[in-house]
Amino acid sequence: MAKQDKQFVNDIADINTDFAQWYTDVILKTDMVDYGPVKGTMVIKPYGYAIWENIQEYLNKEFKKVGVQNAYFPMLIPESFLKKEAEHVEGFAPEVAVVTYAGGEDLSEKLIIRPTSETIICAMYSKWIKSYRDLPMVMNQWCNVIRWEKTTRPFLRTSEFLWQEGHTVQASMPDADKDTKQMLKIYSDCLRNLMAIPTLTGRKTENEKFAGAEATYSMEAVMKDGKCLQAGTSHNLGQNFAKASDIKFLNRDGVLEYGYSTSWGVSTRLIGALVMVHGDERGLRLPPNIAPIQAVIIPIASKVDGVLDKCAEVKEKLVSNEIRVKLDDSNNTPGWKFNEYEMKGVPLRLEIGPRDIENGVATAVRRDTHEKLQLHLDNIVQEVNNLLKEIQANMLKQAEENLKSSIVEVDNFDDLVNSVNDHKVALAYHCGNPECESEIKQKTTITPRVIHSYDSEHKCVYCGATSKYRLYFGKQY
RNA sequence: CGGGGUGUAGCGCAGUUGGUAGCGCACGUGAUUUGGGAUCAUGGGGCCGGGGGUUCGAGUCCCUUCACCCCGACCA
Repeated sequence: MAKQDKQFVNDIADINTDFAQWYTDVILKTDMVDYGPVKGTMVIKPYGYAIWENIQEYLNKEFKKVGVQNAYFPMLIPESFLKKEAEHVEGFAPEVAVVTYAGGEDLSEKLIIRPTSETIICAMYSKWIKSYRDLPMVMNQWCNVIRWEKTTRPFLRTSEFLWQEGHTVQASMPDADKDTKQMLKIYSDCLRNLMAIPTLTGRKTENEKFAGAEATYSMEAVMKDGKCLQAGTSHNLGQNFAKASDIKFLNRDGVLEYGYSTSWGVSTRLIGALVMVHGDERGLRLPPNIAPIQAVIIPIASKVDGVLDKCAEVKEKLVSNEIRVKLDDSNNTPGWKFNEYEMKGVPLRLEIGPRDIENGVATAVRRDTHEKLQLHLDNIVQEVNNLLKEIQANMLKQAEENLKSSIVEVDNFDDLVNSVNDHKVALAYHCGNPECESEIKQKTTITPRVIHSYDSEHKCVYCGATSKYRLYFGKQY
């Protein structure tokens, strides 16, 4: 195809026919990420990292509102710590990386590189907690963890990833349960308000819960190809880890009691969700609240007197009003820039050329609707702000409609299989029997996502026994 | 870990019966351009993934190894 014929970017795969390749193309070509030299590792480049920073900023603010304090625990954990909680070891042993040699010598005790930090944090908590007055203990850390996954994809599943892990200890099970649910709510609000991603939230089944937890709650986001992504989890660990790590406190009655702990986390996987929930055939689409660049200014005929000055002036106005804006005064043609920033998902484009200046306007184009409109230069800050708000709201609305239309209620197994194979999420009754659940998974690769509601009035969609709950089923990332 | 695929310039690729490496894009410099991926001129860039073999000679043939991608089983 001759170059002139190319109206839009054509070097990313078609989103409808090859979603997986589309994802890889988009994240690489928008400069969010690159592959690291070690298997399964990624370099998060500035454009991707800025998204992570915006997530951190939002969550830190929300965490602090509910009394969460940030701290940092070591990356190396004595091997014996991991072994304290039986289910926990079993769950993580296959994927830990272990340091056996350091300082020129074999180590007397192997050190595992944290796949998660319950064991070391609980060990420290047990040292710090003596009395009910020390509770609740509420800390969070932003850190990296390593899990030696067999198949890796940037952001979605990497050997090393960034996350936050919060760990609390409470004096009672109800308080621990409250923590668990509160954090899940903060997460799902974060996705909704910041990232314009609606989620399905609820409890995980016994089979799917975290290794060593009493109960795991999850938020699931549904991607454009209909697959589900576990976007964040919150675990009620009960007294399991307290017993394993000897976290005991004297209660008001002077009786020694084990604490009740929780843990909760979201990771850089969220960036993958952002890409796969909002992206389209031209590349990324970023909701304004999380976009590293909210508006890009593109000068037209920049050599013409006054054009660049006007662009700089507009940029200055927007920047001083907390709008994240970039002025691209590079030598590339305007057409090249239009495509580039559409691919990068910048929500709003402002074109400023001699004609605009003459009319006292900037030509604006929305990334979400491709709608073209004129903004008055003398009121540019407010008009841009209004547009960004509209775009944010519209993208959430679109994502909600996608989610809604991807959920199908089914009452028999054939419909369950067919609808999930048709890229839907199926809502069905299930008996709650772990073996029944495993059988479904084995036969069909369909997995339970989260529990929608409890119900004993119906029959299990697979085995026909009395139902325990209503469950979302889907394909998972 | 099973099945499939790919490794040649930063990226995308070509490379004939085996004869000593090329194209496009990108990049540097200069100029003209600029409202949907500009044009001309000129320049730089290579351990042909690694190791071993066959051969006078290997990007090409053989063996081996590593990495990555896609599809499944395990996970944030």
